[in-house]
Amino acid sequence: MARRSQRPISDGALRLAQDRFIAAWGQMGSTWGISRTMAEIHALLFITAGPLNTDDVMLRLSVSRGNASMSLRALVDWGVISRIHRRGDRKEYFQAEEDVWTMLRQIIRERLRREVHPVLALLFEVRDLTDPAAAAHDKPVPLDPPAAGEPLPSTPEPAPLPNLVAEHNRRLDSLLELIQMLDRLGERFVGSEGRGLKLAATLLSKVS
Amino acid sequence: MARRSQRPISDGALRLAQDRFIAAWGQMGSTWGISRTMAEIHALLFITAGPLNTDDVMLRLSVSRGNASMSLRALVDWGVISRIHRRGDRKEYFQAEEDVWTMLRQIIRERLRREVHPVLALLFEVRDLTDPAAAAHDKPVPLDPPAAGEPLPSTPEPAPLPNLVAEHNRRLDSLLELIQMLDRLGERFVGSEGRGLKLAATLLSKVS
DNA sequence: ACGAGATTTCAAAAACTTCTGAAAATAACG
DNA sequence: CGTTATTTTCAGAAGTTTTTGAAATCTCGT
Repeated sequence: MARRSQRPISDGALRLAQDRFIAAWGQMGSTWGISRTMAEIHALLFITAGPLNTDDVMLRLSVSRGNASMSLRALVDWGVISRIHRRGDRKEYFQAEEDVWTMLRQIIRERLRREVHPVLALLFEVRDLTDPAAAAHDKPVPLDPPAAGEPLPSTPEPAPLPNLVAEHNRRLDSLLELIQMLDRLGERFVGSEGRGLKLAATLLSKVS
Repeated sequence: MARRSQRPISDGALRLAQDRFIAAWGQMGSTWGISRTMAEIHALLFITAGPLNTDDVMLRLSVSRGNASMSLRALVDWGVISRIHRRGDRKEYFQAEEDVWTMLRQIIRERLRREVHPVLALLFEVRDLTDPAAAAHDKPVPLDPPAAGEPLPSTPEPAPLPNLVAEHNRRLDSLLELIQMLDRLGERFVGSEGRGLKLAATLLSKVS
């Protein structure tokens, strides 16, 4: 009846550790905008040594075939797991990238591509809407409006529009610059083959 | 009747630019795990010069009072906007942090605190479950378990489990180290008063 | 201490996301 | 080819998050 408590670290303990890890990773995933199941599958593949097939995943995590199939495909698209074919076996197997630096680089690469770049493009468009320089039609707007002593308004939009547009542009530009900076930083990290990231770590320790 | 097309960049254009900005920021927010409305309110406050009150926000973004109230409070909790009291006015006004570096620092600080640290704690717990050194109870486990010939199940685990636990620990440790590294990086960035981030930007340009 | 105005709370509704399961498509083998 | 194993797709179900609005609570000024 009783479980053998003799074995150093029992299979049960390993199983438990895996399950807890999977749960933790799944939770983290969901707070960062990734579906829980997808993160859990990734966790399972990462923490497990051998490659697993769709049925293994379904069984282990109790998810439907459809869900497993779509999540696995999405993970492949993100480049954090890969398909493996075994001869004499019609099933497909999956295996996680096991180098965590490569994994991180891949995640950053994809987030830049899918999320940051589109937003940057939008923000540039927005910038153009009020860009004085681009005001080819209408009339070119002087960057600096005349005298700058402003009577502080009462409620929200108080003054007779002293220079709302200039203020808008200033704020937008500062945000654009920040995001572009982060983008360049990311691209650099992502670009440099292999070493790139460890380099960042090194830098980190340097900046006392 | 017709709108004056003479003014350089019309109020309408400003309004449009604001709306587009708000939409873009709202979208970005939702892909990063922040509710759309919350991100939109932040965008509105950021892009608008003066402080706004709850009714301004409700009106401008067409959201309910309850939603506006909760989202504003959440933004205050995140430390990216602040409450403003005006004498002789019973309403509360809100204003966004306008320095984007400070804003970024604040966001990183909170994400570390709310999301990274809890996961790190969980991962450490998981690590302990299979830590040979920590096996005080039971029996100290030799890093390499004796002869471990186990009848292999059917599919996934092919080899005779030479050292599943050691492999598990290796993977878990590499992930833990990565996350801790990022955590330290974040803390450092967040900690250094003001300059911290620009410094990072400088570093960035240095790393050719 | 009252009352008017402002804010917060929270249960229920709406909107959105994820998951399922069976049917359709695909690929492998003989 | 036809048969069979496997994967993909997708409409609807289930689950989760977000939003609403009205009631409760709070805050001041008098």
